[in-house]
This record gives sequence, C-alpha cells and structure tokens, in this order.
Amino acid sequence: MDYQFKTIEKKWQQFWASNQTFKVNNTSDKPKYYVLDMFPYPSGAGLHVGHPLGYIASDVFSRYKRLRGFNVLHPMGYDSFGLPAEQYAIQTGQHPAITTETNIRRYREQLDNIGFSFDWSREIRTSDPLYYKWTQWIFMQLFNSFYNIASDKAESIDRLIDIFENEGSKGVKAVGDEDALEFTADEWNRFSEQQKESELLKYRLAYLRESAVNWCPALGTVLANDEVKDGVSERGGYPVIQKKMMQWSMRITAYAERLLQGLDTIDWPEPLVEMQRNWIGKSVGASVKFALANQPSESIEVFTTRVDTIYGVSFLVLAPEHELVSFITTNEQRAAVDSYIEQTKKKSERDRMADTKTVTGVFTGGYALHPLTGKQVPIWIADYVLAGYGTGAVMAVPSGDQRDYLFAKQFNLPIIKILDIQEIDKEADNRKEGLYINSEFINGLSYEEAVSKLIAVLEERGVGKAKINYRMRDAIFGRQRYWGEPVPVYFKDGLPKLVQASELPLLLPEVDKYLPTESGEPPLGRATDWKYQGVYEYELSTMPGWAGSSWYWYRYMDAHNEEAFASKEAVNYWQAVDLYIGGSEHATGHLLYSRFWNKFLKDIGKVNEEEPFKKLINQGMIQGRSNFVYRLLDEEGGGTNTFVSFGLKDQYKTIALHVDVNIVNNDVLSLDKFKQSRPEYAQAEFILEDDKYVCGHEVEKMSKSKFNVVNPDDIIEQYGADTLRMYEMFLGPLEQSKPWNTNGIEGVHKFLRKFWRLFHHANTDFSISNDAPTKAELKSLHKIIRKVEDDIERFSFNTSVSSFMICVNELTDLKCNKRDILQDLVIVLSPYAPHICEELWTLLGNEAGSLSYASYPAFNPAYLVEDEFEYPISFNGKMRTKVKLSLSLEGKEIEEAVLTNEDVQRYLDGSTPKKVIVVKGKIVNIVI
RNA sequence: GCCUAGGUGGUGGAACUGGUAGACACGCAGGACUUAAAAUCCUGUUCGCCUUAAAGCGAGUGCGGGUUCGAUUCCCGCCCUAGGUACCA
Repeated sequence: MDYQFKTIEKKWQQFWASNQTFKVNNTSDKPKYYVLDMFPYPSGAGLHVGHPLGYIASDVFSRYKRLRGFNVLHPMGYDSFGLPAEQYAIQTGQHPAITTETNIRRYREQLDNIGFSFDWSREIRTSDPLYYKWTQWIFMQLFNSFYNIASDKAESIDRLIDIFENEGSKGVKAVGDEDALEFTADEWNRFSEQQKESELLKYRLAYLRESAVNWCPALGTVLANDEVKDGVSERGGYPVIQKKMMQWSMRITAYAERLLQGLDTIDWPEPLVEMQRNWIGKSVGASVKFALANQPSESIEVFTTRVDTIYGVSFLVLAPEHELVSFITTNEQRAAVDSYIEQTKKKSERDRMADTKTVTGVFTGGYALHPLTGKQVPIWIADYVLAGYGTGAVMAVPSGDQRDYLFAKQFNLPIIKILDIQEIDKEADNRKEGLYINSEFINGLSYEEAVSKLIAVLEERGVGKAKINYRMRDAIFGRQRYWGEPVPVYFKDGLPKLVQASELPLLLPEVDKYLPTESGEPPLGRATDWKYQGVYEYELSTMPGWAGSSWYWYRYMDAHNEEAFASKEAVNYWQAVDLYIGGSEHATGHLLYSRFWNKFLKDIGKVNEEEPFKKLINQGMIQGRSNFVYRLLDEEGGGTNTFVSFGLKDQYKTIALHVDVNIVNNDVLSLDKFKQSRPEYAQAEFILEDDKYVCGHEVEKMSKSKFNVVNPDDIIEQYGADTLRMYEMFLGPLEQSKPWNTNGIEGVHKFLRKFWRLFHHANTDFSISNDAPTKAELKSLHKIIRKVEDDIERFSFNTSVSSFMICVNELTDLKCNKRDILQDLVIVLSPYAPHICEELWTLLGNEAGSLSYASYPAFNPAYLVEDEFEYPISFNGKMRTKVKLSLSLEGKEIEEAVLTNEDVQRYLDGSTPKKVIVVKGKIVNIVI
C-alpha cells in the first residue's frame, strides 16, 4: 500500500481523541514534567503557520519526555480577550463573545489537524467567566495588598492600616507613591474615611493614578500605539494627541529588585534575560533637589547617575508635562512654552525618544538655585525628557553628556569643564577619570572619592541622597475597552471599593454598541441598569490583554476548580513550568508581568515557586510578508478615502496601511474585495498604475493586525500533518526568525514516503524480516538514536530532520527491513511524525496507542566503533591528503593512535615539520 | 534613538568549544524507467579561470580593519534586516 497520509492521520487523530490518550493525571508514579506553550489569541484570521512552529517543538519535546518515562502535562487554551474581536464588533455589531467562539472553534480544528498531544480536558479561555472570575480574584488580592520593604514581600493592606493606627507612617517602610503623606498615629486616627482611603490607595499594589494615553478626539477613544501611525489614527486617519487620564495601575516597580534577582536563577536564553534586565533598568545614583529661585519652598527633584558632575550643571531641563512647568514659566515666556507643550502633545513618546538629531526646547524664564553653589540655574523644557522616567527632570551637564552638550551649543548655554582631563572642544567627555576642577570641595578628588563625599554633604544639607532608580514604570492596568475582564470595583463617595468575593465573577454587561459613550466614557458606560447594588457606579474600564495571561499556567493544573484558581494539591504536584516555549516578542510584556504576578501569588502563600518558568526557549517568529496600500492625505495631514498605487505613491502625500494578504495576489490588490473588507472602504477610490493597484510589501511579524496570515490547513491538505510538522522543524533553528515559504517541503514529504517504503516491500505489501540486523544497520540506527537524543535535549530539531533523512537513505541503500531496526526507528521518529509512526507501530504488531508510552531505545556506543578511520590533514593550509589512522570514534584517546611525527614526515618527503598543531587530539595543521 | 538578535551558494540552511566552508534538502541541468504522465532512481550543481579529460589554480561566509599557524566562529568600526520600545497579543 502507498503512504495514505490523509487516511492515516484522520484515523489516529480520532483514536487519540476517543481514547483520551493524552489525558494526564495529577498523580503518578512517574516524575512530572510540565511543557507549556504560549497560548494563542484566537484571531479571526485563524491559526497561522507561525503558531505551530513553537507548538510542534513543544509537542516533539512532550512526546519525547513521555517516551523517557515522564508524566507530562502539555495543555492548550486561548487568550481570548482582546482588541481585534472588539474592533470586529464595532464594524459589524456582532458580540465579541460570538466572534471569539467561532474563532476558537476554527483554531481547535486547525490544531487538531496537526496532531498535537495536548490534554484537551484542561482547555482554558481567558474570556470564560469561570476563568476570569479568578483573574478578578487576583486583582482583588493585589488591591488588598501593599509591599512591605522590611519583609521584602507583599502583605495584607490590613497590616498597613494596623501600623498606621498604632505607629503612624513612620512605623512602616513600604513602597508607595511619591506624594504619600507623613503622619503620626493620632493624625491617622483623626483622618476621615475619605482621607484614609485615598492615602491607602498610594500603597495598594493595584491603585489609581493619572497617566498619559493616546487620545483620538474624533473617535472619542484611547488608541494603542499600534493603532496610531505617523500621528494619526490607523482607523479613519484622525489626529491623535497625548492626554492624561485617571487609570488603574499595577505597582510592579515594588518587585523591581526581585524581578532582577530572579533572572539569575532561571534557565532562559541570555538575550532575553538581558532584555528584561535592561527593561528593569536599575541605575545607582543620587536624587538632588534644586530649589526654585523665586519660591525656595518649592523644589525640582532630579535623578542623576553622575552626581560627581554636579558642579558642571549649567541648566535644568523639565519634561513639558512636568507639574511645575506652568508655575515656573514667566509671562514673557508663556506663549513660547505653551506652544511648545502643544507641539509635544502631538508626538508619541517613542517619536520623542527616537529623534536625537533635532535639538528642541524652550526657556521657561524661571531659575532654580544650585543646591551647593546657590547660583541661579535657568530652567528649560524639552521633549527628550520624559515625564514617566525618573522624576521627569534632569540636571544638564554639557561637559559630560552629549545630549546636554548639543542642547547647550544650540541655545548658547555655558559648558563648564569639571575634570582636568576632559576634552570638550567638539563633544561631551563622559569619562570618570582625572581629578575634579571648578568643583569647590571636591576639587582634586577622584571619581569614587567625589561621589561619596558629595552624597554625604547633600544628605547633611537635606538637598539630596543616594538613590536607586529603575527605568521600569508601573504598569497601566485599565483599558477603555469592552472586550476584557471587568475590574471588580465600584465607586462610593468617589472612592474605589471592591465587590464581595462571593459576587465574582463580575460579568461583562451587555451593551448596545461597542463604542465609547457620547460623554467619552468607555463602552461599559453604555450598559443599562449596571450598578453595584443598583446604586453605585462600577469601574467602567476593563483589564488589559495581559491580565488573563499572567497566571494561566496555574489554571491548567486544575482547570475546573470552582473553589480556587487551582487546588493546593495540584499546585504542589506540578509546581512550576519546566519548559516554556514562545516568542521573544513577549520578553518585556507577558514574561515580565507573569513573573510579577507569580511572585505576588507566592507572597500571599498561594503558590510555591518564586519563578514560574524554569526553562524557556524562544521560538523564532515565522514572519509574514505584509502588503500595504497607500492612503492619500489631505493638506492637514488627515486621511482621505483615496488610495494610491505603490509605484505612484512618491508623487503624493500618503500614509501606508496594512492590507489583508488574502485579497492581494502577487502584490496586486483585488479592488472589489478591498471595498468589501471594511464599511469605511466601500466608497474607496483608487489611483491606479497600468490599470492595476499594486501594493507595497515588507517582511514583518505575522499577525492579525498586519493582515499577513498564512493558514497551515492548506499545507496539511496537500502534504499531511506529519510533513508539516517535520517541515516546520526542518525550516531552520527553532530560535531563528524566518519568513514563511514552502520551498523545500517536497523533500520532507519524499522522506516520509521513503520511510514508509522501508516497511513495504515492492511498494505494496507490508513486509519485514525477523533476521538479525547487520553491523551496518545497527550503526545507522544507533547513530540516529544518539543524534535525536542530543538534538532534542538542546532544541536543535532542524538537524534531527536532516539526520533522519540520512538514516533512511542509508537503510534504503542497505535494503534494510529488519524488525529490530525498524521498530526502534519508529519510536525515535514518533515525536516528529506521530501519525505515520502510530500506523507503522501497529502494523509491527504492537497494541494500538501504546507507542506514546513506549520506551526510547537505549543508545549503545559499541555499534559506532570503527576499525579503521580515514582522517584528513592539511599541510600549511594548502596541500591536503588523507592519512589512514587506527582509532575509534568512542573510547580510545588519539594519543594512543598510530599516527606519529614520523608518520607525518613520510607525507612531507622527509622534511621535518617546525610545528605540528594538535587540537582536541586531532592533527589539524603542520607548519613546514 | 535605545535594548535584543540575525546577515553563509539561485533558495532554506549545516559546520556543536577557533581546525577540510556549503552537510541535509529545495530548485535547476542532464540521464534511466514509461506509449505518456505521475512516482522512483542515477549524475552534476559556490563563483571564476584553466584543461579533450583527469587534475589544477584563484576568490569566497554583509562591508572595512585586527588577533591567530589557522577566523563563518574572537576583537574594533560600519551597513542592512527583524523583534521589543510600556493600550497588538
């Protein structure tokens, strides 16, 4: 019989499902192993060929671990809250829950087609009320907790209240807002409920704070950075400005040091660890207060890592959003300052950071007093200073900082040399060498001496202190959206209160439209009769996408528990994730938030592990090839409904927008399909070239928002799941990103057919021999046993596939059909190509389904020993020859080998080599 | 801009710790089998030069330098691409 992949794959997928082959118990004699994938967002575009890359790798690993005798937890679920379903709802009116359900069904079908060994009885969905009940529950614990610096962990807010009541604010060292008050116990006890609550909010791990957002006045909504392109909204092309808004935040900064320390304890790729380290951005320095010249009771606090350069300060720069800007600005400068602030509002934070070439800024007219010299220092504002980093103000030292240097040159501000070795004619000199000059009491000191002396003096005078600053900011937790977890909070007398735990889940209410209200409130403001106890306003924002994904791996341990997010027993059994596979694009988002929530859950005694993911592998992204259309802009820079073809776009002012690759063929856009794709495009007009609309293209992340998704079902239809699985592994190193292409899939498919033919005599009947294997056959088998073992342990799946091809070619050449060889080969290949292997396994006379728990064959090095081995050496890097050596691959040291200098000399016509270079026991070069 | 990674034939990639660069595939070219097609098998395939052939010579791992007997691998400086950059997930 021929290799009928369709029949075989359907058969075994049904068998696995109906026999629940991969259902796993929370008790077992075997050691446990938890393999987790980053669960997908069920996008309307369906599962794309990029998702399975990681899933196949984790499936190969899971199946391998089962063969190695582990009780493997390998679950799957859906991160099903998110923006795209909501945008679809806005366009069509269809409830996101329906869209999501449809998408999940499609994902499940697609996943099933690939033949994964997931335990589907543990499936989870973050948008399921039975799931988000526990996301809300965790939020409540965070709201009810503060971070106690003394015990270095989160503790109940009741304990903080206790301390305040008995000892006042001095009794506790806790992580809190900058503007937290100081008070005695008596003062606290005299506070009104209102005052107490608002003070406690400054310590809660989930708290309200004002923060900046992208506001689109025309759409009346907040936009993600992704939805803003070149200062206008991607949808509609309306202007976007920065606006401040009261929002829920998470005090992740309280965990900064633990998040940093924990990185040393986990087995993650070093680049990823480095990214998190840099994101946390610990810097050791000092904070210094500069009093205002005309109002010495007010001061501007700056953070600096180079307090030693303080005598080089020639001006201060504030972020345009800094709260004191308006107060400082003089009447003469007010117009200029206001107009600069207006300009800044139009820029996104990223644009502000990216632009280092143009130097802009405005003098406020105000002065501060240098804390040591008392001299007047002018105060400027500039958009390169960000309100969210440090204190939103910097002391500018042009001689030591290039950015300050350029600023000083541009605006003719003094540049003060502070170290004797500094060379500052052309640029700033940030060296910490030499001795200080122009610096009063630190003159003549070295860097280390200066820093400690300065800090001592600043502290003594109460104008500064040593400080550790983290670049990481608290995470904004509110979203002005519909399709997310409702925040289980209502407002009484303007203060946030939690709903009762017994009232969870707080269900997402129905709304008539998924848009903001006319008064600019989030979509939940549209819900009618949605009041706590019929009276109090609920919080109208919902949780961000990362809420549900920050703890989900615990839910898989005990997916149907109604009493807890997971039972104590389940958590104790599975502990942490042993292997987590997912993309590095989550490096500073999901992977940081998850660590944060995990540490919090540990602090409150709900889980055991400080770190949730012991080992992590980044699967590289399979990138997509995106297509673009070019929207014509009007004079004000607003979007029109006319689109310019790629070749003509440079003649107009346009903005590039992603267009679905599925309505583009060879970069030519289908105009009809484009008009149907969105209501706003129905009347679209086009400027064509050669009667065609040609799209631009780019290689980038495959994602629903970029409309460049390719479906794995098409590949499976043509070649089968086993081919897809092996091909994705064959494409290249797991960690490496690569654009999707199907060149080369034929080779993998041919391999599987060849493999099948090893068992099928004359391409028809199943026929194998019970004869004893030959030496050559055993060698071939044991090479692959060892190779696959090695490759899987170091996640080098692509080289495995090549080795399989070599192995099968060798066995084909040997006309091998020996049971002993083939049976072991089936086991070794089965993690990669499970369907064909299950089929052959049963044909070999084994019980159906038993392959998944067979034993991985033992490697025997004896089969690889060779009597004679031809070893090439090169002379002077030019002449090459081959020398016959007696040595073995395994065991014997080369020093014992027959080759000696005398032997080598024979190949050099008697000339004596000057040098023989031996590396790892091999002669690699001979210098004559 | 900043952080992280990558750049090797026509293509995907291999070379694991500095030691024969191009394994294994795809594609392409030629051939076998076939009435034909599919499937399968065989040969060749980094580029250039030279040769009837066998063989040989030179260059070559993004670019420019450096270290080394020896560099895809290590160091310095560039260029390009991708991911992240805090409301995509």
